[in-house]
Amino acid sequence: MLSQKAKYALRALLALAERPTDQVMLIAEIAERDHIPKKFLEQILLDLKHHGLVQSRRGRGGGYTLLKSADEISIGQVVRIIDGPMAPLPCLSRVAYRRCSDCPDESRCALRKVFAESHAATVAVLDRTTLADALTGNAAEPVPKVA
Amino acid sequence: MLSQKAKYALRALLALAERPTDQVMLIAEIAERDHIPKKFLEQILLDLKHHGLVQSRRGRGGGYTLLKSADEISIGQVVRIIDGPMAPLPCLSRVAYRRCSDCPDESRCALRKVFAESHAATVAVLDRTTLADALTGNAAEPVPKVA
DNA sequence: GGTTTGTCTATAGCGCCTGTAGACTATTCA
DNA sequence: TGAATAGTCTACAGGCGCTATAGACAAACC
Repeated sequence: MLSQKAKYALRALLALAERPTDQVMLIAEIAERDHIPKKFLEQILLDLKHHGLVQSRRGRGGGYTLLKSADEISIGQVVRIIDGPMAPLPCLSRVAYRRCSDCPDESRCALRKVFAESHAATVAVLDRTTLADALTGNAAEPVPKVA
Repeated sequence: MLSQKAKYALRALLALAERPTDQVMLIAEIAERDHIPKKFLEQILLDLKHHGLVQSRRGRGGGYTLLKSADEISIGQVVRIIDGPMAPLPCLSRVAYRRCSDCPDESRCALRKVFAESHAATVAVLDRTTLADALTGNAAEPVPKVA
């Protein structure tokens, strides 16, 4: 299940993506528009900033804008930043790989094979769909089986 | 992320699926074989029994067996029993549908569309792959886009 | 009737998610 | 220069769910 935090992050980014790049949005403005607790949203945006997705300016006339364009930010990327790895099993994550403590032979693990398949299907969609796609309603199609 | 509990449940069911149907397995036996805390496994098997996937007998010579055959039990079914709905958003679950509290128009929600797509891809694999498939290493392929 | 084996309920420890608080810093403008 | 604006950063609290563990109980068998 997608966390509330990730949902907020995506909504906030979509809000920014709807604006011309040179036009800033206030935290308070996004919070009100999308019904997100303001202090919580602060943390989220800061996190997204630290990962290079948005930029900000302080003081009067300050606010947030996208740093990358809406078609360069994938949904999957955002989810991973906020919620961490999407893999259903730790042994299926590339960035946060961990062996399953009790799995004697990973290459023959029945569960691993099944979930690798389903995970690949999910990732195919989320990593190929961008904020821009989401706004126009064009979700990526699941990619056909690789091998 | 798949819960530890669901992992245990699947492993236990796979263990049972490897046995001839008339041959029972003790909780203790499964627990030891798959390194699952015994008391925890008791609860899990009981849960699976209440959902009609396994049956049990008490006393000497007792133990657990599958109630349905291994090709009639899908991975998705087990995950839902143990972990609840797999939908990434409450508004995408059929059995446990809930409106997103702050979503003004579900039919036009950009997030819903994207995650509906990815969720469909996941479900396609997990609901079509059975215990029997998992044992033989034949995971289902992601189903092509419906519409 | 004792042993084996599953059944059921309660509860504890712990970490994560969600959200709040408050002090601080940078920027602008008068 | 100083006040107002707006983001930055750290800490923490409440609550819930996950992962077990404990122990009393019930059924089946010998």
